[in-house]
Amino acid sequence: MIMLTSAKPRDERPSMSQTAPTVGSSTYERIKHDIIFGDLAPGAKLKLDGLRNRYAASVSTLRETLNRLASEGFVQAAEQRGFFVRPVSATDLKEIAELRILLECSALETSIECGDADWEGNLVAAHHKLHLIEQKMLDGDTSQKELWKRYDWEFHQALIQACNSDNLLSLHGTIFDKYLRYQMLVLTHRGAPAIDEHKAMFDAALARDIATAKDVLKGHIRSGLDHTLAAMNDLPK
Amino acid sequence: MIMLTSAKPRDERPSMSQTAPTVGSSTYERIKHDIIFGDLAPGAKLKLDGLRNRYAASVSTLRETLNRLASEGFVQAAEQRGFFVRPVSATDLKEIAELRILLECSALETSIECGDADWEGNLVAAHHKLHLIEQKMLDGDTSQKELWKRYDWEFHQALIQACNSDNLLSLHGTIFDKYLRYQMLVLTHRGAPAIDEHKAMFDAALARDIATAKDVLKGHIRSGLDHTLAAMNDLPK
DNA sequence: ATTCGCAATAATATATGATATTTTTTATTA
DNA sequence: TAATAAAAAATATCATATATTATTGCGAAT
Repeated sequence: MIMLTSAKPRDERPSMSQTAPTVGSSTYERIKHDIIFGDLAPGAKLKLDGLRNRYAASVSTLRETLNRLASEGFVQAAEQRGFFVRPVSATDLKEIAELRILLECSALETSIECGDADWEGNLVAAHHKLHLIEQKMLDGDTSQKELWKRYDWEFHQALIQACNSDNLLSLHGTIFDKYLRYQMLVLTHRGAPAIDEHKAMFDAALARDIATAKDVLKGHIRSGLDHTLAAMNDLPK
Repeated sequence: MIMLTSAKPRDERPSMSQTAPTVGSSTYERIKHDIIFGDLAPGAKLKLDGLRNRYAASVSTLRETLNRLASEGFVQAAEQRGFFVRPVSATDLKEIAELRILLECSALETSIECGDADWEGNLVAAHHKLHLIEQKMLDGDTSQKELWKRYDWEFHQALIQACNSDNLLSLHGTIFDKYLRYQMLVLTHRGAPAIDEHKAMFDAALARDIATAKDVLKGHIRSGLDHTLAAMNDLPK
């Protein structure tokens, strides 16, 4: 499984091992992934017994996981009535998009102000990888949607990495994942315009042009929002 | 126990009954309260067995609670090594304060734009109650710190209530609670200036003067931050 | 002597299956 | 059809078993 948003390790020490050490953290990653990528449909009832089979974990362990996801807002918990995948709605998507603008623009500003050589290096690398895969998508190779979205995430992450606020980065990560779920729901690529916007943001950031970078980012998210909203209307059901 | 920040019910239906129905939600409220009000010291190890006695709940239930609180950032979870009360630091406080400014100012703007008669009514009531208790505090009656902070919360909450974004309100609620923990840690009242700022915000909001309201709010939080930072330096340890 | 490494042991966290409550569904009756 | 009662399903909680981490004590090497 390719987990998209680099799962922030629960403790500080960055483990070398790839495998999730505990059943709990493993099921957490898997369920979160399945919600974001639509394998668990919005609004679906999350019956503990069903999950027990699907994820091979005990009820208690699953409840820990679902409580975590409920706190983050990927799951809806109803006292005495169980857990549900967080439903989707146009209103919710709009709120998420506006929040992403608020958080990401703020982080971008500080990050451009404070970014050092390391930051620039990471940014160059991230944009390069994103650009490569975006070209493939343009050519019609749609086989690697998850990898594409991973590079998209890594690029936006690289932009704001130097913002000097772990609290802000953490909040932004969660919001980004929620926004991502909507994008995965409609499964369409915006194509050339989005590519150009990424390039424009990249250039503005390296040129330390905060105003331009923020403007482009804002437009980038708003256009993505409109695109996703339109696609949502065409959705089955 | 007076729980400060009106605990958002896990499901939609607003229950009439005051008592928390499940062991889980009750321990959640209690542990969160104890962290915010410093009864559980920053950095303290949260041993499952110890908590079992203190809160009269089973290990599984406690782990659910701690996982929730870890997601919200009040508890630090270290894989295979247990749970700790989230430590405090000047850096963290500064980040929290800046985030509160970002979120609350944004919500305030929309709220002032969209607020209707209901919103005004709630606001007037909230400010009145806050003002009453602030006067008592000025006179030296320091016996009702929790109630004071509750009214402070309710006032700020009333200001942004009409922002039309549940996602934003939810994020703000968590950040506010984190900010509150630092205030409770130093346990000092800023006095007259804070009272005046509350009044100024109140007036600006009713006059629909967005720019002024945001400016005052920003200053209000920044002054509170400085005040708390200064007091933190004088802390024992 | 002191430090270092390495067992053995104790303490703690993780995970599970079993039980008690509550909600939902089905069946029955007015 | 509506209301109610019994049965089934699902959740919430617990006590216990397993796995991991932390501690202690001992002996060898510096």
